[in-house]
Amino acid sequence: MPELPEVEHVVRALRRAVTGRRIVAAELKLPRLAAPISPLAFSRKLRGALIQRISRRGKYILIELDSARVLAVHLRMTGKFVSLPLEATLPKHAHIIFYLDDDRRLVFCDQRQFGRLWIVASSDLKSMAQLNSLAPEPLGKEFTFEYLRQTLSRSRRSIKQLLLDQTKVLGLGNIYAGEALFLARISPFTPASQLSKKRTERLYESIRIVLKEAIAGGSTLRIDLDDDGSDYIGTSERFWRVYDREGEPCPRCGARIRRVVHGGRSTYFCPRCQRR
DNA sequence: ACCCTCACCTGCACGC
DNA sequence: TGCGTGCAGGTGAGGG
Repeated sequence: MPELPEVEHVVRALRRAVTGRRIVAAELKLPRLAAPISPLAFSRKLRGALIQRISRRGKYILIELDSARVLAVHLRMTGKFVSLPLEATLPKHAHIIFYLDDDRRLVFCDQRQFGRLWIVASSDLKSMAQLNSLAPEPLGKEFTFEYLRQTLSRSRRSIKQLLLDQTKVLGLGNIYAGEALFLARISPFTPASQLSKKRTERLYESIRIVLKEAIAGGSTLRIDLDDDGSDYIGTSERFWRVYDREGEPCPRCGARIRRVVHGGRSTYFCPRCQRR
């Protein structure tokens, strides 16, 4: 599921679902997800805490508690939050359960078990290794054209691989990296340092457009309410221009979209529009 | 400092 | 039906 726009949707939905709630108890059923902290310490640190504020840094979700702690969550590939009434049966792959003071449970589900959680003292959040190495927020003031130009000029990797590096450009994953390159009419295989100023400008705009579009577009289908009152938080479907469209006509020129494996990931592109 | 490969997991779609 | 293969929107450890 999650690249930056999806994480943003999860954050907004979580805010509405659990801000102001108190965690009555927390149960870590799959210890690996919060390692090295033990299930006992996990529940001890969270029990009684009030959820004050929910934000995001890149693809990390930050749940600020009144206990001067932050619960940081990365969904990785398949992590999901579900909010459900006490009596509802747990969904599949329910690995962490937060019992809230409104008689609901917030459940962290994760089919592939790649998701990770950390409990950090608020004062240590900035020094948390995973967070402090991240590039600037792509929709924030610090992510300037000059920043992108400088960053690209220093890399010998392909532009596609660079876009996936969260310490260089933040928020894109395999889908949006491909979509941004399509929009900018840049071949994914171009060495980052060889992009012209003009192409870098197009890429800069495309990154922001693709992310903004996805954040705006998904917002209407954000929550699926199940019969039993379960909220699948942040779920949405979206339209891709090239992703998962191998063999289909390019929306711009009609040529067949191609798929190749590059850097170990599927890479979709239009061989006519996206030439080197 | 950089960049590559692999490992971490389950489940699904596909071909035989 | 079953089995083997490849693939899935992400990262991080370990090595060159």
